[in-house]
Amino acid sequence: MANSASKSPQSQRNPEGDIRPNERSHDTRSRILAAAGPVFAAQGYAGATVREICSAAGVNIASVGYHFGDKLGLYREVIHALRVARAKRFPTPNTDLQKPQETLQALVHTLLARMLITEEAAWETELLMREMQNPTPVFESIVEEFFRPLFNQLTETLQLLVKSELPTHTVQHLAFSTVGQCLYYRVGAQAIQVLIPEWQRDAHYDIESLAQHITAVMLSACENFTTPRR
Amino acid sequence: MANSASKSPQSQRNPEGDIRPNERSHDTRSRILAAAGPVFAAQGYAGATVREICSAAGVNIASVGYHFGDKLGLYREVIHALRVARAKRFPTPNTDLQKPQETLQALVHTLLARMLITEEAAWETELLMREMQNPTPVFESIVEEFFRPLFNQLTETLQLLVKSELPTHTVQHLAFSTVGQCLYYRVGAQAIQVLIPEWQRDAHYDIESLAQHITAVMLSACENFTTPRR
DNA sequence: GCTTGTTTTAAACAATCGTTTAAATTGAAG
DNA sequence: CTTCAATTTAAACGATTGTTTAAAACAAGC
Repeated sequence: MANSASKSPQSQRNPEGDIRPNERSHDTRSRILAAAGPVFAAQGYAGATVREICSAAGVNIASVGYHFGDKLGLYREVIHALRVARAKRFPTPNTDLQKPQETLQALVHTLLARMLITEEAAWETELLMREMQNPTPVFESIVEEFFRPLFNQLTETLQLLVKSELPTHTVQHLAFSTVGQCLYYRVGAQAIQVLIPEWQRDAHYDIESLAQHITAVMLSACENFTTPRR
Repeated sequence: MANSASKSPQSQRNPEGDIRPNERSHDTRSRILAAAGPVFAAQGYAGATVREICSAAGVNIASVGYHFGDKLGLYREVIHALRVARAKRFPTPNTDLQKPQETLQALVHTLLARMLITEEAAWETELLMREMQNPTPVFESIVEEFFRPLFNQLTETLQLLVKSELPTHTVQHLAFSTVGQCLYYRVGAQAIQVLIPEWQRDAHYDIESLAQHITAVMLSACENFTTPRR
């Protein structure tokens, strides 16, 4: 990977950080940005080619070098744009006023919704999953921005549910149990497709049913974890 | 991808399926096979290069074409060898005589051991994880051979634990809850590494502790699932 | 030692990759 | 219109990919 910090076009952002209406440049630049996301998600960073991206965007191959320095620079901007869009679409729900049981249910539902999204933005989740298995230099910031807040909300909620004082690591394990169950319905989707016949998946593998199930599992665990076992 | 069914060396296997002691050929062939696994696991199928594989094996670059037809042919043989070795190392444990609680604990322990293995065979798990996200044509047979037996054992064990008659899909969801929790400690390992400080991981993230925790979660869930909720 | 068939080797092949270059195009200012 | 900087373009670059080729090395039978 090269430096990705080479020369950029002269009028890219104004001091306020906003995009200048430099129409011609802005157009091809945003077209590349829009086309790159799905390609990176489908092929992975290494597998995606700038030719395919530029072809999908309908721009010249050299444009990515001119506007983003190099391939890695483009990838960074894609991740940046993804974070902005994602923060807008999935706002961290304010759950301080609810009962912890309802908060847990809401968090599980949000997690599953992010995992099983099939809309036009499915490539975002796909890209995040690829980052988990093949981390690029941007992975750590992704964890801090996306995973840490939800993880903290989860641990705080679970802390309320187990009533008694449990060691920190036990509550964290409970949080990972919750996340793991949600994540599996995407990570293991290909396996589930083989293991479970289609008519059964159609009936019982929607977000609502899965959220109900996972929440029930974790609430049961929290009740029993109030008195330290063994 | 090419045909991968081109001409092979003349004396590869005898009718019994065993390897003929054609020493020279057998040596370079098996050396390639041994070197290819870790490389495919580390770089992925597309990312791995035959030059790196042959370099690690200490053989000529053309050998892979001579012995396996092409890169895909080599990959198929790697998966085949993996399945044989894996079936030998992790025999499906006979658990009919134990109490279901102990069976569940054993299954969770086996799952975690397969996930968190750090020995010389860690590349096998890595390769299977890659197949889950980027399935190649061999994926379905992998599910049938590796996942289905364990999944069946899990559902049967959980069926005994929930005592009352629950619909099939509920027991299957419980099985996926179990698998998901185990799987997360590998899929999310990179995220956990960022979220949890090292000294805490060293103390509480060993196989034994995690197996204990996940088993406790699932046993709690099974107890509460005996009486249909709501 | 010669022959024959198998295996290994060095070298080259065509294709594709990310990136660069230098010229052409554009749009606004003087 | 001319000037000039910003942007786009076609073409090429060097590097790396999987695969092929033709000759060399090898082992066994006679």
